Amino acid sequence: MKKDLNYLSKLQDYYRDHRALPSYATMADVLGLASKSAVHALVKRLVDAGFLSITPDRRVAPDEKFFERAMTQSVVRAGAPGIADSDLQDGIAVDRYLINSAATTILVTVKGDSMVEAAILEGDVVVIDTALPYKQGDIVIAEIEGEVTLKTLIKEGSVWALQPENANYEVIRPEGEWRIVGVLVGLMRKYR
Amino acid sequence: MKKDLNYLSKLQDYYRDHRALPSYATMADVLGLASKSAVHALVKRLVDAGFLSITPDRRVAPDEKFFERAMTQSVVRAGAPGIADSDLQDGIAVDRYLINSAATTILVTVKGDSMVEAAILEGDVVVIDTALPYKQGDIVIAEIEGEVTLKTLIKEGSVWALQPENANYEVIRPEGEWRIVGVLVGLMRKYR
DNA sequence: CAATAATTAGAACAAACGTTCTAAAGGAAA
DNA sequence: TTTCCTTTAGAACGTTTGTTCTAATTATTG
Repeated sequence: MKKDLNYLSKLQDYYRDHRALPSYATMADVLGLASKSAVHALVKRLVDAGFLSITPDRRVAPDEKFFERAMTQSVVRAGAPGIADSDLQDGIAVDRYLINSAATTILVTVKGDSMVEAAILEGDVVVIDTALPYKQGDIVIAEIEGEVTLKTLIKEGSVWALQPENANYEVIRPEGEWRIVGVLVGLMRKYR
Repeated sequence: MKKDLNYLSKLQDYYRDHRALPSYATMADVLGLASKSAVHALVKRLVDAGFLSITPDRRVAPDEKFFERAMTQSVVRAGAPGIADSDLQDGIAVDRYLINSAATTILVTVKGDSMVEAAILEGDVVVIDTALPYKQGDIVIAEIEGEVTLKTLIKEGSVWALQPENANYEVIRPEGEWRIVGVLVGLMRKYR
């Protein structure tokens, strides 16, 4: 059963490469097993554990927990050879970590450096919830005369304004048509 | 060919429900076609168009354009009622965006503020690949005498050192046992 | 160590698979 | 309408599928 998680991650790699899970025969190949019956038993175990499911026409498909990743705590046992291995049971689904409601969530790529002091860089992908109520201090995506920007929402007296988090930029006080598209709820950045 | 996009969205619906694409026979069922040869031709068209692909063991899998709607670009049509609508029909796009190899990837929560100038904050979850070769300038997780830290890897002459990205901290020049756990490949942050 | 449980190997089988073919049906343009 | 081209139906095929069984192997436990 400890070995099953090893098999699982090979399946996850295959899935990452092909966006689909293979047949039992090529699973055996991929996993280094010599018989389909071993695969059959393994799949049953992984289905029971919630990692896989079977489609109506008996194909193997990923289930909820398939997309979870090991969330290692930043704590290590002294003298241990490696980072404390977490079980995958306590993993988190990356998708669910960042996204609450798929229907109202959009992803937007950040352009420019107007938010660097809030640790938001050019190229970052921000997760925006378009259905959440916003308040002073929230970072929001606003659409001003057809243009979209990411800024901190502030209130000057009784009027809303948009504040960049970069000393080189000025506060924006929209005069024409504008609206708030959504509120920043998450961020992701890729380094390679 | 206009009808093909109709078929495609039915396949997308099926995929959303089952996280896998069906066989030709049940595709015919789902799409309302009476013959597998019609499905065969359709799949070929969708493969040529970049929506689908075929796995090594001849299964139908989604290709790049299948998830096209998943990530919205930061472009808005002027006068449009909203940002180009995205379905985020499932989170796979997010997952794929950050993680290349499930087997060698771990997630670590950042503690402390030693990397703020690299736009990495306390509480951020960093995605670490433990199998990637590292080089000077990479941000890495290192384990020094049982403690784990995230720092930039630098070379002073011929010796490696670890540099915080915060002027208040000093460069770390490990003397005892230490090793590099993995290289930073991604980051995610949650605001709510 | 021995005893027990959990995995894996290997072979067999019917059902389902994807492919290919010819012919019919549908759509677009004149 | 007629012509041309694309899409679908239907049947046939060899191959591969997932399942099941028993026996061998490997882990686990006392």
